[in-house]
Amino acid sequence: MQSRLRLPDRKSKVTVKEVAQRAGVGESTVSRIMRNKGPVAEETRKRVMEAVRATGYVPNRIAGSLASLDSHLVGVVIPSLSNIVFPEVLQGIHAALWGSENQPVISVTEYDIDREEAVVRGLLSWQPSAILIAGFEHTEATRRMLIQSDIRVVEMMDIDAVPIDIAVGMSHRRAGYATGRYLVGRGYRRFGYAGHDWNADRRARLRYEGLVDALRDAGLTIAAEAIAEAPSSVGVGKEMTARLCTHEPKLDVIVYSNDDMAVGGIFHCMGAGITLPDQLAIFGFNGLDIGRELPQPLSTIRSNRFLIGRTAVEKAFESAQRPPEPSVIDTGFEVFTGATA
Amino acid sequence: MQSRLRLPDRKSKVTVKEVAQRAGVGESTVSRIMRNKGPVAEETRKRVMEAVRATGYVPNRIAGSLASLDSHLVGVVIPSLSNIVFPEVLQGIHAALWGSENQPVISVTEYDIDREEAVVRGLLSWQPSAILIAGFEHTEATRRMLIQSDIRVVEMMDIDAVPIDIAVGMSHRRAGYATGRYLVGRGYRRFGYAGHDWNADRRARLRYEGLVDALRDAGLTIAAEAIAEAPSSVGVGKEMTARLCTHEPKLDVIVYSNDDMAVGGIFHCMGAGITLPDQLAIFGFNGLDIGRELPQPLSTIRSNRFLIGRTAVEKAFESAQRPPEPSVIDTGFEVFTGATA
DNA sequence: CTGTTAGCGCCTTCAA
DNA sequence: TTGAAGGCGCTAACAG
Repeated sequence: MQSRLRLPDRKSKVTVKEVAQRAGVGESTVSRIMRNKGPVAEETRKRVMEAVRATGYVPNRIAGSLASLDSHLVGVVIPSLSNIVFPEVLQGIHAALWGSENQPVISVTEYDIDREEAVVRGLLSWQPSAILIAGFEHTEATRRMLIQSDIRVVEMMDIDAVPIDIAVGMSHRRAGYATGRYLVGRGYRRFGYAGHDWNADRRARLRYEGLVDALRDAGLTIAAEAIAEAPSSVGVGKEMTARLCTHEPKLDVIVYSNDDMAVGGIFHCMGAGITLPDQLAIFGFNGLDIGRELPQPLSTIRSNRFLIGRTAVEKAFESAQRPPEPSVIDTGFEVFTGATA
Repeated sequence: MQSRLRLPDRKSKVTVKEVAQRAGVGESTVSRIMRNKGPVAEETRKRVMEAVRATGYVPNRIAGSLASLDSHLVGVVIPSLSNIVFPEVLQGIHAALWGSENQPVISVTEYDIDREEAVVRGLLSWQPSAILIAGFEHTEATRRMLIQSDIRVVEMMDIDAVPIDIAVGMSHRRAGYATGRYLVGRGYRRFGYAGHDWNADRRARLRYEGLVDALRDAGLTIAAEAIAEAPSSVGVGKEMTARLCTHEPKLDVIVYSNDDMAVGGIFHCMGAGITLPDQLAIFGFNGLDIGRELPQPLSTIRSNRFLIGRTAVEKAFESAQRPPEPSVIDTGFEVFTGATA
């Protein structure tokens, strides 16, 4: 009776050894078969697969990853799951990863870069093959870890900065500028801006700056703004709109930090009997489904979240080695002319 | 020169051994310190932490998990990320897991039980401490794997069946029944139903059945129904509503398979100049934010997705051992009286 | 309080 | 086409 008492209370796990014995082959043969790798006689394969089924063997990937020094894991870091755009990015990631050996491991930061640091440290300890992370705003420690890890790192959503390794996204500054140009072109002159918490959302601020630039180039300014300290939501959009509607002289257009906010604006107008776009025009950002289905479709800018996720994966796996220079992929955007502006 | 060429192309990884040598201590001391476990002299800790910082050491959890036979991983299986209710469940899971040693690993099935089987197999190979999975509809193989795994398994969302181990959710059948009772009580008599693909969404069907029961108990039936083959969305809700609006005699209320669909119904009515709830009443399911912010708040049933996620985690970690009998936790629901029914 | 010693379950190498 | 052997990096047990 040796130190055999170390087994966990779990039902004694089935291991390769057991399968190998049952099938009367060596362990490495079982291993090869489970991974469809290396030459195996059809005869042997059958015998082994039978043993696998009989025992209910499930390979232990923890042991496998350790032995092969390859986890086939992809770390994904996003700020939130409640903002629908991030689940959409995840869908792109899932789609691109589906069928490959790799599996995403998702972590959420709640827009907190200290939390992000903890989360990245946690992910790196799983030895992922790549990290896909939203945005450019990280703590110094996070940046260091990411750089030192020497795995591929994709910073998603945004391309208005120099990435650690790869950036995949769109220029929010240019989107803001395009918004301004479009609206000026449509004849709007008295601009309002309804926004949400910028500290957490650098990209919203970039769009705002782009907008201001476009207006300046047209000899205009933003006449009134209402910026909430809360994260964006339909409710907050309603509130900010109500506030801006008291402004004199009356605004003729309000630009929103995103579609959720803009939908709130539309709901406010519906309730207050303000007709769109004659009495007031409304412009959002993102191109969410909900905006398209409104009685009057929301005018907005379409970003391509799914494509960002998919492209991030593709670029991350293009090569295991980081090139000497960082690269930037622009997934673009387009102005969508709805009925509200 | 031996077989030292086996190092991966990665920058030579820092391991415990290296840290231990630099700090002039044994490996297990470093290990203890990294895990804040066991007694350690403050003096030693400092010296080791310095070496950790100097080397940029990140412990390898793959190796750690293998050695300790504990992955601290929780597998989460959900059908989709585009339906906002699942991200909400995830938030509850994240919240409950935050601060614990455990980390969720999320997989998405796209409402496909064969895909679910593959996904569950993949998750189990990571030796998770528990599996949290949405719904009761699994392949036989999935059920077998889950049962044999001998870890805690929580089936979420639904409680209208006998779970493998634990169920956390609400009775969709009773919610459907409550909907019927409520609407009959409000005086509605000519019922329409607008639904989405049932094959993928068993819970929607349960609600429908509950509704039919309630109507039968009141001597009523559903006069007209429009059921799409597509997944639920605002757009599909609009379409189905348009279809039902041609029905003669006119319906006085439409029950929707969920809030997304119902919001589509509201948008249709807005566009068609149908006043709510006089000409037509509308009732949803879920209690999403968007419904509350509409000019006229949507009448609906509030389910508690966040609570489901949180409770699932709590129950899963109550004990590592499965009790002989499965257990069921009801997170409840409530009728929300908005302005549309 | 700390170091030594065996593995954890699998994969890779290498020889057969 | 197959098997044996030696780690992968860390932790648990135990002795000091």
